[in-house]
Amino acid sequence: MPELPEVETMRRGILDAVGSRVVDAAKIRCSRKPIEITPAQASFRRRVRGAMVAELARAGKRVVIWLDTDDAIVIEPRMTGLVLVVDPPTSEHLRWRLQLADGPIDEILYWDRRGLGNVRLFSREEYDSRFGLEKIGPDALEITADEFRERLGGSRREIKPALLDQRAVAGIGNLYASEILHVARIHPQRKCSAMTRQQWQSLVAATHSVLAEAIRYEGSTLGDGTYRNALNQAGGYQNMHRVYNRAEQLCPRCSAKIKRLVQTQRSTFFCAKCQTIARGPAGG
DNA sequence: CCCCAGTCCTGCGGGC
DNA sequence: TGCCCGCAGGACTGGG
Repeated sequence: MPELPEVETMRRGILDAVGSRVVDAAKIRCSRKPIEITPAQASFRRRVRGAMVAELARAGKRVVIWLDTDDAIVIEPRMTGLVLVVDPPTSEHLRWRLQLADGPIDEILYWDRRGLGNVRLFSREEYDSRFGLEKIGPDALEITADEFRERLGGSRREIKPALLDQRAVAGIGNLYASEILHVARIHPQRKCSAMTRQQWQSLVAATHSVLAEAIRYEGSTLGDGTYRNALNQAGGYQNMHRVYNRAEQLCPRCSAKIKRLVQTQRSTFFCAKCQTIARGPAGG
């Protein structure tokens, strides 16, 4: 479930600890079925050893460690991956570690219970071809209303599944899609092509405010407790959720009952009273 | 081209 | 009590 706010929290969590540091080694450490780590250990280690960490970035839901060799270590946590600078929740799901030569922390750890995530090393050229604007859309924190409309306005899809399309906009996942649409007062089944300019404006404003607020709270840690920040601490935004996982509870804005529906095999939560299909944003 | 169902994986909780 | 099944949803693949 790590989405933009959780991945951004991971990035910030290792930022101070890492700084400009020399990489000592990259090691696979896995007692279970190995996750995807490319290239293989020997080659990976040869390419990163002795390199300096130049920049810590984020590409949608991926943490990117740029080295001064122009290689990028890209960590993709998918469902249950964590980037840590302290002891992980369990030792058996520790998948990979990046050892650093000096400074306050020894290593950056990658832990992943389900093992759907991956750690890959790319040259700048490979990185650009995979994560350039052609492949993943503008970052959700930066996208404008015009960009939203240009990329999705011609689509016959419903807006909620469209928000999950990383080629249209990067960083939104299933949880924040429901939260964003509730704040924007847009029904999740509204067709993209039927959205008004005012609704694209509401959508971009809600996208920015929800994600920025979630980053301030260091992301959402759900009931399974899986998501943690780099210090293995829970986030706080789950206490601020308006609709996600709150079916049958009351809408915090209008007190109607929150509903759940399934779109493209994913749960969606919304308030049918203040998120309308046929009309523009209520009260707007 | 556009879009969706199926796939990977583990742990948890419901039903019997 | 134990087992089985469904569900959670990241990104990718195959195919209609």
